[in-house]
Amino acid sequence: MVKQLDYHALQRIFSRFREAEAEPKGELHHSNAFTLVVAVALSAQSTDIGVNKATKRLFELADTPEKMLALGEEAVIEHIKTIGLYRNKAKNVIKLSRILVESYGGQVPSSRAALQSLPGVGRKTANVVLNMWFGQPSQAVDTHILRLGNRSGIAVGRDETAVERAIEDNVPAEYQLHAHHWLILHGRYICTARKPKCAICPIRDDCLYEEKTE
DNA sequence: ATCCCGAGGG
DNA sequence: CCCTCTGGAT
Repeated sequence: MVKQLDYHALQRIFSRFREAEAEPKGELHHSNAFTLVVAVALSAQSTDIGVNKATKRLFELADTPEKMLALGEEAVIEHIKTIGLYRNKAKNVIKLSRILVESYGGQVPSSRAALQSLPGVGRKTANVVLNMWFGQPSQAVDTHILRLGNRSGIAVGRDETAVERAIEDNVPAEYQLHAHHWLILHGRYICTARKPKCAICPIRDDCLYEEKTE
């Protein structure tokens, strides 16, 4: 089990992230709060590239909850059939759209509780929306961040919630807002699940991961 | 703990 | 072939 890195190490790591990319963005295509919620919900256990491919036409036809309802579940299924878990996701997109229309005036709510009450929206998705759309320094922990956090010592914890706390407790305040995207992009492209690219890793000096142990 | 579940990479 | 991908609901 890797130890949690201290404040000074995290200061060095995040200053390098910021140096390379001052305003890191997510890679899920969306045009408004509604399409962001749907895109993030669809991204569960799927790649951004695959989600973007599927939502391109879907969002041309329906970029509001009203239009999504009019489109209907069967049509949604046809558009997202190339994404894993598509049946559950299509059902959730329709149910979620209905709730937004009936209870929120067609708007996406800004509170965590309201977001998480939507079908298919759990803690991680709510955190992404709070961060990306409402500008809150919330930490959405996905598969990449869970892996990167525990390998490197940036944020150590047994599950997503523990890693989320570790980020909040240990990452310097000035980096909290963008931490999610810096971490996920680093996990996606450098600290990959299988053969992590340690040779070109910009934070190698502070990382606790030993390539030999995997 | 288990189910959902296709595409892409190695 | 097996593993992984911005998880959530039961």
